[in-house]
Amino acid sequence: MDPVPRDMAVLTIGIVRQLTGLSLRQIRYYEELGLVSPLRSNGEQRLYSINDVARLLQIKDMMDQEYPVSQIKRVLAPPKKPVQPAVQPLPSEREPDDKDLLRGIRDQLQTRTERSWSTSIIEGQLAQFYRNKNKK
DNA sequence: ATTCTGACA
DNA sequence: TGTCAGAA
Repeated sequence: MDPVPRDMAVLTIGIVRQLTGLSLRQIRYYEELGLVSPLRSNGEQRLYSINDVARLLQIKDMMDQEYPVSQIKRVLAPPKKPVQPAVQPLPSEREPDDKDLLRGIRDQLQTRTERSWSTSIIEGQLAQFYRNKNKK
């Protein structure tokens, strides 16, 4: 299966929390600061893309180093809006395979971030995410 | 069960 | 920033 597009909003704040290690409070706060601009589903539910997660990880590093928000904004490219709602019936046949999705997102995040973090955590949480997503 | 906003013993 | 409330 093709990797999930980096700009496709498919992750809930809960998944992002576990992927980044940031608290829900921090993730929402950074949005208030204009550091990230997740898409909204149903008008209020935040949906993040892989790009957003990578961006959050960079913000996390800088925040931990007590960088002033003004400088973080200056360094990072202006927030890019995620695209396409999570639910999209692609023209073709099958349901994406969890293994592939996990591998794809993990790989994309790794190439996007130089920091070290356990991929096991990611796989576990993403597996949970897609399990509920495709749950019956 | 999850997420959202607003608020502060 | 954590955390709790009240609603969706």
